[in-house]
Amino acid sequence: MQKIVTNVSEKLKAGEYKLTSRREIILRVLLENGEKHLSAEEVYNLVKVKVPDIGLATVYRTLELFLDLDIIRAMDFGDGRKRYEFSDESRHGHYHHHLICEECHRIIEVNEDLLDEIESIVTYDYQFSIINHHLIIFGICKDCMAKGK
Amino acid sequence: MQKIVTNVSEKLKAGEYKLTSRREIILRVLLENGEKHLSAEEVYNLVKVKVPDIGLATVYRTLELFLDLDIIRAMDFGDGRKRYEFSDESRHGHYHHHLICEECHRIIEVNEDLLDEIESIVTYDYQFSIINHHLIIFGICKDCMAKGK
DNA sequence: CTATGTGCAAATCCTTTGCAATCCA
DNA sequence: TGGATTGCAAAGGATTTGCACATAG
Repeated sequence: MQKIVTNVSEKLKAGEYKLTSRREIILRVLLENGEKHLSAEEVYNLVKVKVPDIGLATVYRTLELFLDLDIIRAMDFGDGRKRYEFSDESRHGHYHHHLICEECHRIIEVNEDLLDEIESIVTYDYQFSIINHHLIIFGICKDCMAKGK
Repeated sequence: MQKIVTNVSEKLKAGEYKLTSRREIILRVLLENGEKHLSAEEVYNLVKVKVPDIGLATVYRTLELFLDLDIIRAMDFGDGRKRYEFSDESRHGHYHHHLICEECHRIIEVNEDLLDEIESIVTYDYQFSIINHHLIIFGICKDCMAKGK
């Protein structure tokens, strides 16, 4: 984890940004909550435990900054707010996908890519230069199925 | 198109809802703008041309109703608002995907599914019962590439 | 020391809701 | 007729912004 903090610190410096105490704590909270896909408000609440005088606006501004620097990725899983995750490609290979349980609202990560076929159609037939993609699969998870939902 | 209106009318009646003039006009606006992925406000502006005294709240309520009845689908393409499209499965087979050009913000539809491999992994390995999915691919479209973006 | 970052409150944007009037089955 | 639907305005929730003060490099 320290390695990631150092790495982010370098990305910030490269962009003429400062690594402030608030930014470092927000970063650590994101790291400590790896697969939780926190919303801005959830990040804020977690950070506030460590730094009670932080402002929500700082959290939004920092998340925006991290997005610009490709440190994190954001997406809307259908609940009307952005949720953030580390865009550490080394973690799972190039991409991973998300399953959303419509019963318990859990977000499950799928550590596979498997979009080669569609990507090559998009690239060659549509002449579209792919930067990124979001695949969200909605349904009912194993546990909720077991409960007969 | 008349056929679709009749079909929606039946879905409404089946749910004890009325086919009011406002609902019919909203439906027609959605149909006439098939692949445009209108936002609620865009629907509102188009409907207002035909029915100047319509309220924005009615548009939101009608879109919500159409969502419940699976007449339309909604998704956030990354611009912080919901955009709607017909969920007419007969139009393109089971599913289609969306390409978003980060330069001109155009939404291009891809009329292929091609997610069988990942769907079977999700279904069998993750024991997840799939209801729906959203695949959004971000990148630069053919035209913007040609302009050297 | 100086530009950048921050907290706070106000503002903004999208969406929802309460209520009285209106409309369709 | 009577419950569903609607317009309007106000409320709500998420996010952004203006500004004076604080802080990193």
